[in-house]
Amino acid sequence: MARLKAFDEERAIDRAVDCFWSRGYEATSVRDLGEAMGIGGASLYNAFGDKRTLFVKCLERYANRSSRERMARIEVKHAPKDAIRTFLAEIIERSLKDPDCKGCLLVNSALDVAPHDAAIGEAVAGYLDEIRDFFRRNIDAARRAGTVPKAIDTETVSGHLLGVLMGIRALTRVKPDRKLLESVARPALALLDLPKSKLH
Amino acid sequence: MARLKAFDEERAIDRAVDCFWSRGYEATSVRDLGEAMGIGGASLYNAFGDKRTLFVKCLERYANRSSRERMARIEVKHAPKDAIRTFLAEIIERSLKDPDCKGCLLVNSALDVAPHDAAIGEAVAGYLDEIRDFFRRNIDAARRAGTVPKAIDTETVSGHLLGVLMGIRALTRVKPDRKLLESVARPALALLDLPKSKLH
DNA sequence: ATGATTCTGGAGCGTGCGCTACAAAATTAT
DNA sequence: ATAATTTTGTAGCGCACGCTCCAGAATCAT
Repeated sequence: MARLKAFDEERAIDRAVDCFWSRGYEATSVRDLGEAMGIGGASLYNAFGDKRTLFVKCLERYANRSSRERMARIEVKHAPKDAIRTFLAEIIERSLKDPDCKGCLLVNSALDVAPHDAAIGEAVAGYLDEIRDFFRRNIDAARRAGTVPKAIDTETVSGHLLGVLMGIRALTRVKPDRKLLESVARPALALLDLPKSKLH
Repeated sequence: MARLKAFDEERAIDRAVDCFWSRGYEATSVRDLGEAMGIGGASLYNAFGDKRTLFVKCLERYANRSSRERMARIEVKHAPKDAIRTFLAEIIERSLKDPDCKGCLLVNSALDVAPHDAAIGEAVAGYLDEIRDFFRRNIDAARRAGTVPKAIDTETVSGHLLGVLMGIRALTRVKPDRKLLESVARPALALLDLPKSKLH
């Protein structure tokens, strides 16, 4: 019927994710995107709509390939309590490994673009809720398994862990120091080991 | 000798702070700044240099008027341990009170501009270090006063508190919910109450 | 081969950007 | 008053932005 696309849409989106991830939404130009994706402006608009629409697709792609993938992969391999440990440990490793200190696209977007765009804000909030649900699930499962103190309050600790995660991701961008990032995470994880606590 | 300035430099800087705070560095135009500051472009460049230079001055102004002011004010009114509690509580109140959910200019800058500008990155890192030092000072003083467990490791807990603070500020921008923000802070503060801990 | 349809590169639209040039206005020393 | 100096508003520089138009290239059904 018609001419075929000369590029792989998924690969192109991945390149776009890299752009938005390292430069932020505003600072990334459509020309930057085209160059990184290896396509011209016309093809970009034809295939993905305008810049904002492409960004929304990039957020979803990032959530699938990075956030959800990590949670699913860890959740099948580790017992609940260990899943939480492993999750935070992996975040720290990835944060330190990245020479560009890009942090997390969702967290970056939460600060940059979400407050100025209601729809994107709700999308980002939704992705963060998924992460908190990951914490909730594993805390509850660990409680049932008896590997964390029964006294732990799932809502409080899952919220705390989400905040700690955001803090680690944020600090990574200005102070990518292992000791610092681990000191942020350690007390949060130790919370799961306390045999008795009066806190919750 | 010469004509006098027709505006108050400090007030003008405060308006510029508001601009960068609510819109971010990139999204704030020099024309936006001029309008908010009530001066023309020529006066702006004459008095404050270029946009980046003005931003650096805004960071310093914000640190003095917001971050350092808060720490000093709290530190003289509260005992060490209570100072930490009050600090986090005030951050949460201010975060929720702001209808624009601007969060903290330093944290916002840490994610937006710091990674792309080494000098600004170091400045922001320095301001964050001051906050961690506030935590350090008060933890140590509380330890000497015996109001927190001696077993507490100052480096670990001060880093944790800084991370929690950043997490609260970041979450504020997408999910300004009191229960959530308080759940982030509560376990961190409870850490100071544990009579005995095996964590540190 | 032809026609229908879609993709592609390049040129370029209008707009807003950071920043500057310049002359008029305002101030003080003389 | 005059001269010297600084601030101010305006106008506009060159440039990059997001986005669109369009002619031609590529593909498939017939």
